[in-house]
Amino acid sequence: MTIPIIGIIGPTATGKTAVGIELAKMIGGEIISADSMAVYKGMDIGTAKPTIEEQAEVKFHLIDIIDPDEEFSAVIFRNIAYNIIDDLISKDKIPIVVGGTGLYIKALTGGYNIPEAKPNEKLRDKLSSLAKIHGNEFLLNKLKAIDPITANKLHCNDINRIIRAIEVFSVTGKPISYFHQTEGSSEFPYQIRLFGLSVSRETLYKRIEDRIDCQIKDGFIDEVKLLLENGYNKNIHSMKALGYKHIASFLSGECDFDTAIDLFKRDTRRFAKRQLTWFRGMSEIEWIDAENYSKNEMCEQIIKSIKN
RNA sequence: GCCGGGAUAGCUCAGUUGGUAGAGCAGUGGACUGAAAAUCCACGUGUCCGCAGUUCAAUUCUGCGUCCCGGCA
Repeated sequence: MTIPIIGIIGPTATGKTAVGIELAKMIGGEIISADSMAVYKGMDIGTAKPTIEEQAEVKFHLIDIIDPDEEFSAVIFRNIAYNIIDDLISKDKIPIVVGGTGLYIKALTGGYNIPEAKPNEKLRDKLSSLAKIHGNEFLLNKLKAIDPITANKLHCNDINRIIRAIEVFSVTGKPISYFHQTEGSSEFPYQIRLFGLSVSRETLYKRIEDRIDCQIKDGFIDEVKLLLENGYNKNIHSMKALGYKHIASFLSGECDFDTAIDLFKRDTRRFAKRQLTWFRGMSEIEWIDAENYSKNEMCEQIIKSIKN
């Protein structure tokens, strides 16, 4: 019997990493992190990365691969992940994808046909200043002229997507909707089974708050301080991550400590809610009760399920 | 104990010259195709403290009660 690739997903603070490690040890796997923030070096406590000890137990891929000011994207993630999966399978190891970044999971498995149009900063700056001068509707109308299908789906304030759609057209000469329509042409070549860790909303929010309190105790503030000292200011994308931006505004005196922590917790709750929205739309996910079962029991459930 | 002020959404409060009510925050739902822990959209929630009176009609006016916050003792 061939064991499929396993995915462990779910909102933040549900224990995905712990289950992933346990499962990897039980079935002889290695972990591929699908987490847009764990890729950055030096961002450890705030991203709840596996500890050094945990990384010694099981091999983790796609964490600590770039500096906080380097470019990264869903496509880069997918390309690297593909290579690692191929490599693991050739070595008879089971790839276990663990992470909460819905777009990355979907980019990997969902047959997205993402256009090969690299970001063009100059064009982006030009378009966004155009929007500032003439208004967002102006930009949306510009898109309507070249790609009415996409323009009709987007709200005029959804400026990032409007700009991206115009960018794709200007680079490839084809509307972005053309690529969306041909979705599925790059089908994921392996079988993957996705397991979602599920916890009641109340418990989820409690766990988020507890985890943040622990992160502060574990020295998260010093971690942010060090990043700032190393020149990674809060304008770069990675520093807009949850916690990092909040602690950075506390350190710069923009708000007091309690406010920073309250906003950190609130924004993390909102993030977890958005993750839930994303995963609800993925009907292939098999949900596991992560509130009443131990990580061992969950692993047994996963193993039992993939054998059927 | 006395004198004021209050009691309205989960929280902070506004309001109704009497016709059962609305902001902010919290919360909820959705979107997402090379920034995604980012970004964008949409939406509620009510014994208006209790009881009685006046009135066609009381959350609104009157009386009593309860609780809270000031001040004086």
